[in-house]
Amino acid sequence: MITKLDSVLLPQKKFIFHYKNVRWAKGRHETYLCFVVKRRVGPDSMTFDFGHLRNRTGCHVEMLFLRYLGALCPGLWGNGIAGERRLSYSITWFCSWSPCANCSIKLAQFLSQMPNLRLRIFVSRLYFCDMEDSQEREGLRLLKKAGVQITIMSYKDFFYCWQTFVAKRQSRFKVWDELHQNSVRLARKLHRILQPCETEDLRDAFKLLGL
DNA sequence: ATTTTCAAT
Repeated sequence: MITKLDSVLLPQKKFIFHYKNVRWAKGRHETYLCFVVKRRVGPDSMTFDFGHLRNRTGCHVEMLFLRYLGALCPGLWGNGIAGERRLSYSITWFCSWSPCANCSIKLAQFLSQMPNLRLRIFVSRLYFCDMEDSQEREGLRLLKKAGVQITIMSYKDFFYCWQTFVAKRQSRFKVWDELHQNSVRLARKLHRILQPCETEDLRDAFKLLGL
């Protein structure tokens, strides 16, 4: 029974290695996405689903998540019985890397057609965001315009993930060197990236991209 | 001071 349960949970070492918010994340050639899906079924009732995904070759983990979305969120598209109203979902995910430019565009496009879906993204590290004019930076701004809340993971988020997604047995979450400093530094960086974001709206942004 | 990145071998 325990082994079966463990298979849906992340091994400790894997979680630590991939979610560590170190400055130079050498060898993190994989991306993990831990998710919580909440479905509002009535005024005060909810269902809850959680799990994690890893990218496959040729498929970034965000796109993989979209593939599973239909199974995770029945009724999201309102294609149930006729007249049935669309259900509302709220998704929070915790990703070891922030999305690449292409995934951000695809996500923003998708979400613009899904008003009944709220997405919050927490990321441990920023993916290719060093250059001032990087496409990844632009992508993050696009996501923000699409209503996605993007946040750098802090101690409480790592702790929550450890409690929720990791096969932790009895062991407590151990803070690594500079977790806090790195999180603060990345949060400042993300803040600067998202700053010049207020002016144009999503439709203009899509037009600019020829979509 | 400098280092990396949903690989490519």
